[in-house]
Amino acid sequence: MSHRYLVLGLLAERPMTGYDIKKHVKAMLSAVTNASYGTLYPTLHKLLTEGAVEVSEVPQKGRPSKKVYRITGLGQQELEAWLKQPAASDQIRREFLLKLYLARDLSPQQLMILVTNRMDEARAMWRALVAEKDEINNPRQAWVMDYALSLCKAEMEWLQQLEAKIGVA
Amino acid sequence: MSHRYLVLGLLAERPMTGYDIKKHVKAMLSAVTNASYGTLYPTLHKLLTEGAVEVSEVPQKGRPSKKVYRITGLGQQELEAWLKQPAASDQIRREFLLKLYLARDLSPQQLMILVTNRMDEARAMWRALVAEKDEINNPRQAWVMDYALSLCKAEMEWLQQLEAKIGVA
DNA sequence: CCCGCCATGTAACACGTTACATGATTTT
DNA sequence: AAAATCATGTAACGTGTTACATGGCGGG
Repeated sequence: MSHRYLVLGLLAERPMTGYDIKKHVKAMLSAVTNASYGTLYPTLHKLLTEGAVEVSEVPQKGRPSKKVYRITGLGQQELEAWLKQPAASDQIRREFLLKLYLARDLSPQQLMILVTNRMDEARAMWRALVAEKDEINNPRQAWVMDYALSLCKAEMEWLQQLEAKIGVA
Repeated sequence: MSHRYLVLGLLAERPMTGYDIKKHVKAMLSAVTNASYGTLYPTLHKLLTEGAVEVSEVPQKGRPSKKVYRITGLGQQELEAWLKQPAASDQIRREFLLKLYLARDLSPQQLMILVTNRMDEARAMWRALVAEKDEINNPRQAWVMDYALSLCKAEMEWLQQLEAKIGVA
């Protein structure tokens, strides 16, 4: 239930609507999660019934009123408790890696295509991250960006070595 | 449905039982996936009804007979088609990153604890990977290991920089 | 005029984990 | 005697994605 804490954590910064949260996630945390409306809205409803957030309807001109959620004391407590706990370790769940491992019967040419594709993607990711990093104001966000950039760089170096090895083999 | 291809790909190497597959995954691909019996057996059943694998029961002394699965021509075709397709890009879905981003209200001391914990974990992972790498015979497995090691190293370097920044702040 | 943004929500489906159920054999 | 390994499977549960449903407003 990690989207629960995503929502709680973002609402701790400022009150938001479900729509706001979605936008925020896409803009700032696209490297970490993709949270869709199908998750976000039900999560907000659940947090509401549990008293971790509260809602106020804000009427709008010509539009149905929007629901602005804010975190409660209870929610803050829960968030803080979660933050202090060590994070669960997770895997490198990359489809590309699996393919590489299973690619026993692929020709070196085919393999090379895969690797090159991946390299292109990594480069694109790099550019996107660099662009995003220009628009950053808070330090924690910069940390996350740096993390993503580090991993991206490591992957590109590894891919380059792989290309050399496949070329030789 | 990426476990489908995991199973197909492993069976392309040699016929195996569900139990064998589980062991193999744990030994060789623990960095990439964790595939449990609850996924593996149903996946095998499904592949069987679809004709991508076939099964032969091997009687055993004192034990119920085991079911050895082997890939069919159809299964091989499907596997090859999948391998040739570019891999879907995936995210850095790390709980630790999320915590870091959301840790606005945590004291530097608390933050430091989190970072140190993570560093310990990364070091443990590094050691485990190095140990595993000694027992490797096939090159593709070595690639996967090198990938995991690269990422692990990048993460440790980033963590070290983070520690410095938190210390200063 | 059409497209994209604002804004909320639900339902069907897919996927995966955990725990349970069973039971003999080999190793410590 | 206890624990781990071999070996198969199912059911409940949790979580998440995709697609659908709805509709006004603003800019090109």
